[in-house]
Amino acid sequence: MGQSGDTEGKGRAPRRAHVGTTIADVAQAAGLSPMTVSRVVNGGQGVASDTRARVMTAIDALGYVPNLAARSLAGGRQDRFALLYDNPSAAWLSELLVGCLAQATDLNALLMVERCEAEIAPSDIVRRLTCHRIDGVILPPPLCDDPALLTALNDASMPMVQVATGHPSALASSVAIDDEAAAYQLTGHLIALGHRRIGHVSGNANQTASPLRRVGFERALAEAGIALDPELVVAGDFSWRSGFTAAEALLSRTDAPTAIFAGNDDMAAGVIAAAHRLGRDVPRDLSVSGFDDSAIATSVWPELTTIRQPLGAMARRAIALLSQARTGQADTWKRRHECYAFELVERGSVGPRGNA
Amino acid sequence: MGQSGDTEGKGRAPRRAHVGTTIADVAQAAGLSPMTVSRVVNGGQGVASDTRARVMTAIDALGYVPNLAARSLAGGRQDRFALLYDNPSAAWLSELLVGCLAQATDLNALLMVERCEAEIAPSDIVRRLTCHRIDGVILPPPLCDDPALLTALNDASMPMVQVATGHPSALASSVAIDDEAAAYQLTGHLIALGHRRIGHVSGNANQTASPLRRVGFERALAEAGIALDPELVVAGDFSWRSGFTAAEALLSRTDAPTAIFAGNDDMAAGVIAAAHRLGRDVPRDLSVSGFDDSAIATSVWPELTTIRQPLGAMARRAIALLSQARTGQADTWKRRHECYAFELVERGSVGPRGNA
DNA sequence: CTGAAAGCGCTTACAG
DNA sequence: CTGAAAGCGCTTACAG
Repeated sequence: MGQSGDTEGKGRAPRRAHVGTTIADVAQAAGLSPMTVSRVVNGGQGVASDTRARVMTAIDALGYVPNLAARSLAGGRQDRFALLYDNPSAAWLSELLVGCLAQATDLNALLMVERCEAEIAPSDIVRRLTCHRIDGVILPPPLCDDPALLTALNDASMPMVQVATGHPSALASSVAIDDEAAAYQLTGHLIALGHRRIGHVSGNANQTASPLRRVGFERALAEAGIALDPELVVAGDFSWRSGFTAAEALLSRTDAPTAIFAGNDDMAAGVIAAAHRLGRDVPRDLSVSGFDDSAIATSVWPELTTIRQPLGAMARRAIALLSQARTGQADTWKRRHECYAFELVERGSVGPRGNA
Repeated sequence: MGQSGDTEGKGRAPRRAHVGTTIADVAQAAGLSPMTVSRVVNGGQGVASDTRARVMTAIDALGYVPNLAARSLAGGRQDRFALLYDNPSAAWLSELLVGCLAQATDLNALLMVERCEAEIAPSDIVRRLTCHRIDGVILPPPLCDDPALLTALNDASMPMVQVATGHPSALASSVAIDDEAAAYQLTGHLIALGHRRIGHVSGNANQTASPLRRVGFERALAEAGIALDPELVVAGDFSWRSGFTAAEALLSRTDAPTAIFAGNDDMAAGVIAAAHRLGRDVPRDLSVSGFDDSAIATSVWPELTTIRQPLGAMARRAIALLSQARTGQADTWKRRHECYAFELVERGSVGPRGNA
């Protein structure tokens, strides 16, 4: 054997052509060890500032970007989260999706999105998640309000975050707004504009936010000394159609309401459509308010006065909470329940009561 | 040094507790090498059938699931794709997103979703993608129809797939339907129902599908011997509002159309809303058709007669094409242009012409 | 504050 | 048809 390592023995082809800059390249360029580069890249605690500067210069010069697969493998973790959904409003879902995806990308986590119809047994859902090695689950309505599902998931030690639930569970973390307070404020707004006969189209009973919004509505009425007419509260299911149907019934009454608070924007759009069909002007003859500030709120005419909830931020936070849960002990992850600020957004669909 | 390897020298703590079953566990359980297990897991070509069976048994018994990070690292690739979007209909976007995400998950690829407003310079977009080591891009309208963006991306050797474009580019692959033919068939359907004065609300001019749909509309008219009244063609922009406004104008004419073909479902919903507001019954006084069969088509009342395009399948295919592009040589990936079948979906918004 | 060594769990490139 | 070896690009657990 000579001294030259290049020619020693029966060499085999190198694994593959080198593509992309690695941490070793940066280390060499900076005259440091890969370990030090790794430290700088991962926060840089306990690194001399001039060392850090040298590393940063090399990173910029070489255009280094860490290989996430290697990082996951070496770090011993790659989170895989699942977003389960069942037939929410498309606009609502896309906002949720984009937010979750953005955070998942930042955290180098995989996000799997699965439709979960109500007919599927919780045990089957758990099985599927386990199969895919899912480390945590995002649960939007109505799934977040399904006790059987929550229990099954908890029994499988699956961290979960309820998004926009009206009833935070002890088994999960949650991000939500105060639906009751928001509905209260919105209804108060209608009352302040002179409305006394106010209708409400409630949401689907399978979501806990629905009764909360109705309760906020009723509390505002009660505090203003307005007797609740139960005939003016109609059960909807969050669909455009149910808002349309409910409004047709409400507006056909001799003592029709001068304002209608719909439990979400889709139903509010349906209410406006029904009003127009019956020849009523919005907001002159009828004020209509929605809830959520989803895309449809600014699509229809007149645009909807509604409650804005920061869904994108809530979605990002939900993924972050899941990631934190993974960091702690299984079985003992810390549940957190976070409440976000909502905002009353005034647009054209609500106006002062006419002289009736 | 004794024979027992367990006690030799100054041991250091094992890297970390072993979590999850690895390929080595399966190999041991099956009495085979990891290599063989790997072969079975990855398609199983050239493995004796009883060997394969032994491996499968061990996999099932142990509940083995491959570590994707390790696979990516060893395999030398982890694809990172980006879905760029700019303000499409929320329903349309969520269907696209779910499809892309499902395929990305199956392929162990990362999907990054980024909003790209029209004001952003193509060079900045390219820079951002490069920064994130993106290997391919999904381009829905209107981005897929922006020549400057396509050129900039191509100059950066970025594989791209246009989704639902009306003008497949030589620089990209594409998945689409034949918009002209679909519009032609839809218009023919209206004509067959007795309509002669048919209006059209065209889509945003920044999307190539818009003029194609109008051309299909015009061809159907011409072939039926109906003279085109240019006054009956109004420019919209795919928004609900533009459909609403256009229909208000169209229906206020003394020679108002008996049917309106809107360039997408959002605009069709706006057209129906305007019709109702003006006291017209749909479809008795006015037939309305949409295009896309997005969620809004079955939300509004009456439900929309429209053209269904298989967006979920197209989205999955788009990701698959990107993945294939990565397999080939950079700079020479094979562009493919695939056309999907559409379907005319008949619902309640279209009916025979009344006796006018 | 910095670094040499081991190892994460897989696949590629061989050899037999 | 099957397997031993090397290596993917990082991070952890140490040592100094």
